[in-house]
Amino acid sequence: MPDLSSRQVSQLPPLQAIRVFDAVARHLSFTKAASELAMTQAAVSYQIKVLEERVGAPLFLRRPRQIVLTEAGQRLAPAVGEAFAILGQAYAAARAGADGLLCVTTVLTFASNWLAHRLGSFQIAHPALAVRLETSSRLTDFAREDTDIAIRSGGGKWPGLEAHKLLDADFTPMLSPKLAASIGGVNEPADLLRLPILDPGDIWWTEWFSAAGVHSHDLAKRPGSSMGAQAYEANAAIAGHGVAILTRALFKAELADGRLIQPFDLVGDDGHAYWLVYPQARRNVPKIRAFRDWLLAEIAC
Amino acid sequence: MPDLSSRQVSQLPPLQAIRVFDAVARHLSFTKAASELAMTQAAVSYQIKVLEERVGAPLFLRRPRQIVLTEAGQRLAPAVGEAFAILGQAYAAARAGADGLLCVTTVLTFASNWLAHRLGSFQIAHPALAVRLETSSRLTDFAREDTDIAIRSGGGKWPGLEAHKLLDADFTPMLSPKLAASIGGVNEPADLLRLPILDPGDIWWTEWFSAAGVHSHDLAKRPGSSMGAQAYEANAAIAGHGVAILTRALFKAELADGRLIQPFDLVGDDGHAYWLVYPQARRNVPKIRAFRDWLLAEIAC
DNA sequence: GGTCCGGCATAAGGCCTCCTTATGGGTCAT
DNA sequence: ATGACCCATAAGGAGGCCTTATGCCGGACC
Repeated sequence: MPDLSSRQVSQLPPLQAIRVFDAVARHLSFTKAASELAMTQAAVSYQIKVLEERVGAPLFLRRPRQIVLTEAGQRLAPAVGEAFAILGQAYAAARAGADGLLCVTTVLTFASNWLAHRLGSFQIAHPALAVRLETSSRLTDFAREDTDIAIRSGGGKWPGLEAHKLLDADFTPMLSPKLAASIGGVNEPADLLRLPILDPGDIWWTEWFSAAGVHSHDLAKRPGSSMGAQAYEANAAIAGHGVAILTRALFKAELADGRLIQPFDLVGDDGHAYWLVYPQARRNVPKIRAFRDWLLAEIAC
Repeated sequence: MPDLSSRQVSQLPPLQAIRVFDAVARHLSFTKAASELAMTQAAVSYQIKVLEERVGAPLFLRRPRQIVLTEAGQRLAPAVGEAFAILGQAYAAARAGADGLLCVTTVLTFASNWLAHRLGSFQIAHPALAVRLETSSRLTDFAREDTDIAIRSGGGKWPGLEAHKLLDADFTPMLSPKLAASIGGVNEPADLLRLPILDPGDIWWTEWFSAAGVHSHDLAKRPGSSMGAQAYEANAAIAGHGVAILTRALFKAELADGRLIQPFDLVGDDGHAYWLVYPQARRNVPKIRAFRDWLLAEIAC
């Protein structure tokens, strides 16, 4: 078993010299190698000299019309060629592979209520790109997780990250028509308090009731569970289990087909929004660019 | 069939960065890799950053206690490891191979009359060194021929070459005792002219006869062939075909056992000698050093 | 046989890569 | 809560490496 922990790398000669040697060995010409490597013949001559000194033996015989490999050169050339072939292939594969898989980490609600429906059109537009969608409630740290793009809610300012606003995280109560009918319709904000409030501890409720001019001191005392994601609360609301406070943009479909109703025009907005974010340094990576452009265009529709 | 004449080498990232990546991937630690590569942790960090920018994707995830490879890194690491393994092996082999084979080009006479007898003791002293002995009458050009060391005769001054004098190329007539007896013994230089002269055109004859005070104008007119090497002429002389003018040091054995006799003490010397030569730049190459030291020691005996 | 041409070697000089030192931030363990 | 470990970053400097310019050598072509 080879000792992987301490390869004798330090004994390798300058790698640039080896790269030059590879080109010269293939062309059997300093001048042609120089042109392939886009440098001068003098530089090639210099590098070969350096390598020959490190190897301790001439690698080429300088004949009038052309050069030929010495025995030492013949031993070295094939292996060097193979090593560079592997290297080039691996590098290309790494680039291509990195280009071919896009990892998106997103908050659950956005994924299920917005992205899921539309992702198909992105796949069609970019058939070479595979998308791995991951949901996480934590703020993704690009230095610690293998993620290209994240969608998160917040204020839009994160150091080192580029952020594009997708939609405002406004909020307004929603419920099923059936539940509303059960108390003869919801006509004014205070009516809501007669119904079960889903996640009553949510700060959004406090803000909305306060904006509506309704006292809601007792909200905090109510039993209830924070499900931590609008998607869950929305499902509960659709099932008629209570009133949820939700972002309109994410439930357009449910509002349109009547599974949910929005009883009041009053909409709260604490300045938060959903953002598309990625490391500033990677703003020009093709796959990131492609996803960003597509998503912003879709949002604009 | 791959296009060997123009590999896309230019697209490879800086090779130094790849070498660093290899070390980091094996250790999964910037600090440990730095210590293996004998550089600072900051330098490793820098090189990885460079490589990540070139690949277009992070290669490592920076976790609190350790780092781990990203998907892109996992794709790249094994191939890079393999490439460096090949490279290191080939380089070592080239060095070892170059160290293990010593190519000596020598004038024929020295090889057959001096070196051949003694080479065995060199092999015994250096069992790891294979010797390839080549004979050539031309002056070997180290830039054009795959030769480590040459033995040649001359004045001892060649630009760029280190030269050690082995023995003086003196010259004196020699012949078989039988041939001498055939004319009743060779008592004075002029007696030689009554015998066939091997290679009468040789300048050495002219010089020796002139030093001996004997006219030899007719020598040039004599038929005879220049065999071009003392070894051949010596064989002819031993066979009794004529008188040869030879270098004493090369025929000690023949003189000792009576196959040849040296009728006169008079020895010519035109300042030429046999020299051991090799490129100055390679004077410290182990195998060259070994051969030089051995040969000079043998000569001194 | 003289001159041109192709190809490699060498010298001098400058840029730019890459490494070092120094410092900071973040996490885990004591 | 503090120390230890590890990686990131900034600033600065040395040297590797490339370029331009020139020389040398051998072959080819009149």
